[in-house]
Amino acid sequence: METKYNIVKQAIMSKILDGTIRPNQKISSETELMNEFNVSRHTVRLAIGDLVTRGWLYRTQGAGTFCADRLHNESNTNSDSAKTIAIITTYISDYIFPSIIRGAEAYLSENGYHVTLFSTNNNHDDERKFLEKVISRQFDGVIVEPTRSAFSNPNIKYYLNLERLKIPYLMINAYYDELEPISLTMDDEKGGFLQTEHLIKQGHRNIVGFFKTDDIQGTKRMKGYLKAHRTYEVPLNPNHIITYNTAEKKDKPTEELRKLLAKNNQDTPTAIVCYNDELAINLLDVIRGMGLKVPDNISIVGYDDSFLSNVSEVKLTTVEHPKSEMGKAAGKVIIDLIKDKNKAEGKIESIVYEPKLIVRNSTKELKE
Amino acid sequence: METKYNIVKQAIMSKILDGTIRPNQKISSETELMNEFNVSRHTVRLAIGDLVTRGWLYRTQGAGTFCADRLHNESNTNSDSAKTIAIITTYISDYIFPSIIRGAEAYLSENGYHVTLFSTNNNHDDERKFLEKVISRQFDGVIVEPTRSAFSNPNIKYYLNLERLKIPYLMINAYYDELEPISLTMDDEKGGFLQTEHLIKQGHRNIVGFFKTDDIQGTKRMKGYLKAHRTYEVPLNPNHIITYNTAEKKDKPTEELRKLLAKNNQDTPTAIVCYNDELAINLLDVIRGMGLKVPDNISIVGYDDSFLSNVSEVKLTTVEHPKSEMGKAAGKVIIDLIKDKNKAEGKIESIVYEPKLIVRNSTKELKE
DNA sequence: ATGGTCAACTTATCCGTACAAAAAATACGA
DNA sequence: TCGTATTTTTTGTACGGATAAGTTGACCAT
Repeated sequence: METKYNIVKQAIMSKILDGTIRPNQKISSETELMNEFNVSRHTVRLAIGDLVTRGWLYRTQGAGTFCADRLHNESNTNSDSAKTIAIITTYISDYIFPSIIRGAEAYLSENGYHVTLFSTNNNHDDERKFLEKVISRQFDGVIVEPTRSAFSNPNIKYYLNLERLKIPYLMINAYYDELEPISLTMDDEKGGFLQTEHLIKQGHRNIVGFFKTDDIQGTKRMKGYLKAHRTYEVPLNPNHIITYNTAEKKDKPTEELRKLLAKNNQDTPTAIVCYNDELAINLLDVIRGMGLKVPDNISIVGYDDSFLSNVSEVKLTTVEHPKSEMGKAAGKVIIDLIKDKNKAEGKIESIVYEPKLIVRNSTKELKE
Repeated sequence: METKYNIVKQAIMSKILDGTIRPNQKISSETELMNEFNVSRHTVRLAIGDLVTRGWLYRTQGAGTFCADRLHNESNTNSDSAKTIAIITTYISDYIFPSIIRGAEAYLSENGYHVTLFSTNNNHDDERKFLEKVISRQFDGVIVEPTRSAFSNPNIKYYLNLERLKIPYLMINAYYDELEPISLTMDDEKGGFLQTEHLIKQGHRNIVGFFKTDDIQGTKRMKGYLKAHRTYEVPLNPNHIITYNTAEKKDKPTEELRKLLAKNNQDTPTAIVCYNDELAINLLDVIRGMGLKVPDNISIVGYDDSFLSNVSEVKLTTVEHPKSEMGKAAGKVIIDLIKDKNKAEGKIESIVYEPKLIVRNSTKELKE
């Protein structure tokens, strides 16, 4: 329902929830809002009136309209209601996320917490929507898997407001650089390094790398890929770095690989470093379709050690990802943060998981 | 304060309080009130709007304004508090469940509901624990994927209690026979029939069936498998029905298949009907390991049309499962149930999805 | 009977205007 | 500098008009 008064209402709500308007601070006058949103005063009053009855604002004739202070006093002491943790993730159903969620759910459930799920579909607007819910519904803690972490995040204010309101949160898989939050991540750069190093040590010199670059993981893995080339003094062909984003992930990498394998010149790669197993499986299909064999004609390395790595006739060489252990750890850390909320904060620190290469049979020594 | 809208408000309140207007009875329309009190429509709406937010009246566009039934509803006045749906599932992370959850989460989220997840790990004790939480925490609705649905359920009482407390619930994928709840399921018997029929029509006569029999789906699919044999008058080898339960799923089916393929007598099957794609992929590995080819040496049919069916070099012939559409439908039905809670229950009925065979290249005409 | 169409009615949203009442900001005089 | 009066700003009440959108029931054709 995109009614005008709803737009105004949402805009005001956002400012309350992201902390732009603090409790007891005056909001814009009705006239100012009229001009700002180009609506009539009646519409502004509808919006404000609704927020007043819901308890977000209060009005004083002659003085103005003010932000209510519902976050501090009120009924926060409902010790009866279960503690609830929000998990905000990009894609609930995709790939390794279910495993991470499972690990977190299992641990939190055992410890008397509930888990409420939100899926952003890699969309900053949805992320904002959910952060607003988390703040206004008083969740006890939030586990966030960042949305498009390689880009600057328009919702930073909301995270800062979480801190102001002492709602603990942590990030998994990646984190927004501006925030330096408590986070559970892999050393993705080293992961990318291990993938590439393995191939170099097997004699490969033409290694194409595919990286999804709208999240931090992809850019770090790419960094590791570059570093491996430098370390072993393997010259790098600029055409052998393929980057793509989430929207392109279905078609671009497969098309690019088709081109690379088709042109059949010196550039033709003998090995592929993949952003993750999912991509590796997709590329595997392309390779099959062109009548080539893995690992005989070409080697391929995945990432994450997901179920996908064992599912095909070719068992993928890949990099281990903690998955459900990471979920479990996230549950543990968030509970620690909640318990320590009022006490001395300290000790609780980010965890960086060391990547480990798992060698299977999608890679093979290159014979001249 | 003798403002005009206050006069109108008081007049309406009086009628409510002295019983002139009974619950759910329509009050005068805005136009009538305008004339009656000689005020503008705006003033009438102010008065009514106030009474609506206080919970004395409710409005329905097109129909009119009605007296609320405060005695029955009560706590519902808290319009700001989030509605929350609990999803109780066996395994959050496994296989097609993430897709179902995703569909439900997306729909419910769009409609302003939260989704809280519980995973029973196919354990009745955990199911009970979560049902207790759901009842005591006053969730607004529950979506249940039954745990060990083929067996009698020790938690029936809890479900009956849900009904008594008017907490809507529905079941997906399967249901406990004793309850006859609203449910969203596939016609699994027909699904099993389609799998088997397809192979029979391709000339196969030695078809081994693998069925997980601790849930209803497995037993129904097996029923369909048997029915297909009877319908097409194909004699059935009793050794060609392999049943297993969740605990055995890792090892028993693969071992049994190894035995069947090893003994190399007349019994050797030429085709396999699988409980689901996950099993099919596991069996595929066994077949590969024994140096056989799919579909040249042996045909195999999966079930669910999951991502697994497209992931290997052999693209599985399988049976379509609605997955995320089922999740979405579950969200829709549970919301309908919540909204209809106080009104006339009817209309809302279980959905049975028709299975459809998807033919890929894991099955092949049998040549003599 | 059954189902579909349409008109009448009702609430929902939105605009404009005007004046009243309260508070805050400013001007002014002692 | 301080207290008071005045002006300005801001919310509160109230009127008018217009179009949109949902509900209902009567009517009509099948």
